Amino acid sequence: MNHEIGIVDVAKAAGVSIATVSNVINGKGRVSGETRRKVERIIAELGYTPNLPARHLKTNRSDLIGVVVPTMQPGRLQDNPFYWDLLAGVEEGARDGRYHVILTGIDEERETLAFVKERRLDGLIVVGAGEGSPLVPRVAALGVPAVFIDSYLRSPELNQVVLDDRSGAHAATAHLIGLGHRRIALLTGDMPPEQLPYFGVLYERLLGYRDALEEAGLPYEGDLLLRLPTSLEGGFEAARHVAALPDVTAAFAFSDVMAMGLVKGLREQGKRVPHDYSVVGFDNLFVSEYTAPALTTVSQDILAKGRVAVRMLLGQIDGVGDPARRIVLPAELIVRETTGPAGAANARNN
Amino acid sequence: MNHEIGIVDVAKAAGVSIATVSNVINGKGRVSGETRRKVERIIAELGYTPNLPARHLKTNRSDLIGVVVPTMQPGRLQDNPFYWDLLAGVEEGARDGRYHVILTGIDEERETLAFVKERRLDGLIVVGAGEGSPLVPRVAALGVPAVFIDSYLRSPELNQVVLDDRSGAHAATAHLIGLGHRRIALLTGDMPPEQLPYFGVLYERLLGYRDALEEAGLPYEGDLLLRLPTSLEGGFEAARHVAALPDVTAAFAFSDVMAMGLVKGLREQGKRVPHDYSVVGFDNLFVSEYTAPALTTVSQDILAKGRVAVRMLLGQIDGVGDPARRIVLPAELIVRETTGPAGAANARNN
DNA sequence: TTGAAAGCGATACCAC
DNA sequence: GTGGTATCGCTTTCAA
Repeated sequence: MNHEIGIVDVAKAAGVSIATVSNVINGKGRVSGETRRKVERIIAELGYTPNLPARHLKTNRSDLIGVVVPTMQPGRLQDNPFYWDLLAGVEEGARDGRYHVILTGIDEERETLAFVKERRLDGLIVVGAGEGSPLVPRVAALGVPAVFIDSYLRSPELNQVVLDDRSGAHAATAHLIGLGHRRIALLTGDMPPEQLPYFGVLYERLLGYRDALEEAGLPYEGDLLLRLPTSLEGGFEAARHVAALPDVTAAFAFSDVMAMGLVKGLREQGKRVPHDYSVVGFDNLFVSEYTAPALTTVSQDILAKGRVAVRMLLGQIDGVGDPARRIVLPAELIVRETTGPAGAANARNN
Repeated sequence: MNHEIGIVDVAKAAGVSIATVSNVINGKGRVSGETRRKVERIIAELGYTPNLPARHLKTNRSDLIGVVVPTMQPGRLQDNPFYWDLLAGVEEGARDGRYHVILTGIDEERETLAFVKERRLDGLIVVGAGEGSPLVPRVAALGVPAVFIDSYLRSPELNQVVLDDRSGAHAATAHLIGLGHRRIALLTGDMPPEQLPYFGVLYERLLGYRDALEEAGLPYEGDLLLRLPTSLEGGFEAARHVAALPDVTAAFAFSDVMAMGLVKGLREQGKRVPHDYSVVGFDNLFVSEYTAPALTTVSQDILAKGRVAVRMLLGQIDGVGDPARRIVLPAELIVRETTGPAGAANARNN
């Protein structure tokens, strides 16, 4: 029956009151150097570790931040290799701030987020909830510090971390145009086009694409938008459609997984990349450099996204009112091997 | 100053004692159906949510399970796309059991795991700590339910979930031998060979490789082991060495990332896959099917690994003493396009 | 600079 | 079946 040693045991052993021990632990109040040292020694000797639930009951905090990722099939965390890096960035930053990270996949529609209040979470990082998501008002209603990643929410009150998707897409498109491509298919994912505005990330990329077209005096043609799932399979499937589109010599996919599927699909159709078709992706997944041919893509530093988001969140928790409510991270075009001049292929495709 | 509504408020509103409310909430004690309904109604009306830290203080639990992933550089979660699926499986299972998942990257050497006691974690899932890891005794010393994933620890006391690595490697090697390959290079990662036994996963795979060799009456040659980092770059780098090894016509990499790097490196050397060299990977990453050529590899269901691990852990937490201390998941060889007959190339390589 | 004591919001024992 | 109350381990006034 050797009970866990608590603050009282430390106090007893040190011959001081528990209040003093508490002060030492928290570095608060006035404690003489001598008392402090003695208490610290006893703590080390006894191997005392604080009981956090008790502390949290008293302080009404939890030293916990939640990372919320919407699930696809109810119950299944979204299937995106991308998120691991994000999480790694968050976790790293949280740990530096003596916080821990709690990960939850939630059903965007149904979830009430009750656990946030129940567990007294100190803050929330919400990944990929668009403007239309019911999650957004619910999170706001909680009154808990929160940061949204990749959300493009209109409310200026909300803290957000996003990528400069528009510039990234612009660069990608301009690159293709510069190579002589005139009709560029777009793989946006399987969002209905009219809902695109609610998924800011995709919409911004669409805008970037249009920007570049416009700059070059090229028309924006709605029928170049291919609506297929954001997955390897979706991209693969898209190849058929791309090949059927007259005069199209290039495609821009809003994710690397789609781009990779597309390249594979195109090859399966007897088309060569980049000879017959140029392909650009988005994300710069760790594998994108190692596909054959290596994928030209728009790079984003996902780890940094996670780091920035926690930093922002912790700032808000500690009441350091950060005026910058929305942080935009840079996107960079990385030209590799899936893009080339439109020349040769053009002649044949026409 | 509208304070959070607590159990007392519910009790007051329902005209019962807090003890009764507590009983209703926890489904314990004897409560009449009528009282129960009334209390439940009041709870719903008031929107009462329990204060978990308080409950946890009292119960000395936390409804939290920790997932521990050793980091490479101290502070950085290991860089493996693989882990997201694992985590997704764990999270899903935990949620079903009303638990939450807390994720921590730790420095294997230094970390004391103090947070486990401090937060009163109910259980721990430790990923990839080998037999030699200081983590293992530390976790055992905590006296907290724990499950080790991919660890191959000798102690029969410890709960483990592993893949049938040996069979998987055997199948891969036998496949190559069946195709006529006689000298098969091995990309094990950058572990010193003498330490391999301490990293069970790799060691088991090595054993599987030897099994297959032996069955075929082929010699095991130590100089076919290439020691390079488990990464795309490592695999790429390995290509030079593989190409320099006389009579080698195939390589087996202990991870898909290495295999992918290797294929790329080989091609860069002017070698064709599978014409000049056959390559087999391990893991069946989601991209492996979409590389060109598609990677022949040993497949494991990582999501299932996570699911199985939590199930095992929760069983242990709830005291349902599961007799199976070690669960072995099946591995399956998936033959795709990076492997082919040794014939033609053999002639030239000699 | 230190200590006594009042909670924080639950759970659970024991009496009724 | 129901209710009073001690208790969990800590933080935090307020006095000394």
